[in-house]
Amino acid sequence: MAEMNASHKCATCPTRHKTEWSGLSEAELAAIEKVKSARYYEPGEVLFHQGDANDGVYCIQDGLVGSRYVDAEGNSALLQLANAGTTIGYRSFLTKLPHGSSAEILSPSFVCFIRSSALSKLLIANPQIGERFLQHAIKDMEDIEIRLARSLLGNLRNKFLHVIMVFYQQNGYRDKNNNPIVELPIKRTDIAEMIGSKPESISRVISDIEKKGLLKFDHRRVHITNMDAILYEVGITL
Amino acid sequence: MAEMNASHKCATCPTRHKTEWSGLSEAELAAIEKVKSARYYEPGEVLFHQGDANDGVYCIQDGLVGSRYVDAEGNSALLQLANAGTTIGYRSFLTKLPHGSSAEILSPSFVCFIRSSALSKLLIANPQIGERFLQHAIKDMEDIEIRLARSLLGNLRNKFLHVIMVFYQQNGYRDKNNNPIVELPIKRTDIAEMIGSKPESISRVISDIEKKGLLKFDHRRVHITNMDAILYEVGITL
DNA sequence: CGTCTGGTTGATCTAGATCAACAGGAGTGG
DNA sequence: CCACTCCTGTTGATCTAGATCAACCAGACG
Repeated sequence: MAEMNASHKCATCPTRHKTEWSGLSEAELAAIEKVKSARYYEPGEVLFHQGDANDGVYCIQDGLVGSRYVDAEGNSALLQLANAGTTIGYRSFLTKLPHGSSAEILSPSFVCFIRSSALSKLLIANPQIGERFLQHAIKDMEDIEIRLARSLLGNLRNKFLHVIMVFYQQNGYRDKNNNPIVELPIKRTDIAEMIGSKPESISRVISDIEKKGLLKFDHRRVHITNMDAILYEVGITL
Repeated sequence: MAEMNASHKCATCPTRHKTEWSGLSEAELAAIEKVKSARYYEPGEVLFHQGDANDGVYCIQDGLVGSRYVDAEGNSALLQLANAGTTIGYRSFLTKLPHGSSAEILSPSFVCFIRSSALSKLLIANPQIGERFLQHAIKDMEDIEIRLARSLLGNLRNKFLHVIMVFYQQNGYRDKNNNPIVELPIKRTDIAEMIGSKPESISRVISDIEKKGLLKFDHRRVHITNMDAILYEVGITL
């Protein structure tokens, strides 16, 4: 999908309304347009590395980017996923500290980049952009707090089901018979890394869940066969 | 300590410089003074409950407050600790959503309260308060992201050592012989809840760590006997 | 075709949970 | 002052979810 997108002007960006840059004037957009660069990325490419100094923020027009943290022993975890309309790297832009995790392209993506120096000027001229960042930060935090709570309390199965449901909320749809379906945007290994587990364990949990009739897996396509049971198990709170 | 503090005016608040309210003018402080209320709390008291609507923000002048999340099965986790100078409850103030976790007093605390309606007015009049909240949110997020990464990757021992070191950074001191010491501000059960574990396991990990000569425990007083080994094990990254 | 990457399955091992008993204070009340 | 209870923490015995190691399989792709 990313590669077929012809226009990459902010003014016509299909996902701009979801970004921090929504609601800016024509002139302001033009200003951003002038300082931004943009290009297409392949899966596996890296926008910035853990420990790098911040050089600006990246706005994902289309695709999927994960922030990956690697510890001293080389174990890695996927801390966050960012999809179309999301700006990443704003955290270390604001703190002036090095990136705490790297940003890695997970599916083919088209990403715009705004250099720090330019962004600083924009922020001074447009205080409401700062407010957008605050809203964004709060949303991210909510997100990550849920993940923390679940990772502290839940078992593998529960955490896995939660991830599936999050994907369903974002990308889910219904087939002709009105049955709910999700296409998983990432491979199992990466799902494992989102919940602190290993691919083998994911496999086992999947076959268990299929046996219980909650989900039906066809490669990356997941049929949700017992929504109620899943929602009950995942819990509605937080 | 909390109970001996005589003055509870913002203007003379000993921890104001650490709060979002630092750098306000005399007049602005006076405005806050007029709308705030404040009182002393005993451990176990609750500032707000998970699921409650937001009614304002709480600024901790002295003491320790934990945000506790309880899931459907009744398992609880301590997601965050907030000490003197920290304002809590700002998240759901900004989102207008119910509190995602409850705020529970962990040590005797003196806490000020600013009602939402009043705070909204303050925010409009003083945009820089919003900016403080952004800074605060970013810091909180950094914090919670580290916890998430560790909870996804680390073993119990590593996570435990990490919380000890965090406490040391906040409250640690040196005795007459220049040996580093921390007083743990919370009981073991609560430490367990911070890292998704159980008190028994904490006990075992403690005796193991003592055996290895890294730390020496005397009730809540912890002597750090091998700082280098601990720092190495905890890792410096992120 | 081989080779690679992603995924599954089986056998085994282990960190940490669970269950249960007990120990040391700190209050409280006689 | 002792007896009692409550609360926090420790220790021991056992159990289990999930990690680890290893083999294998199916597509994709040059």
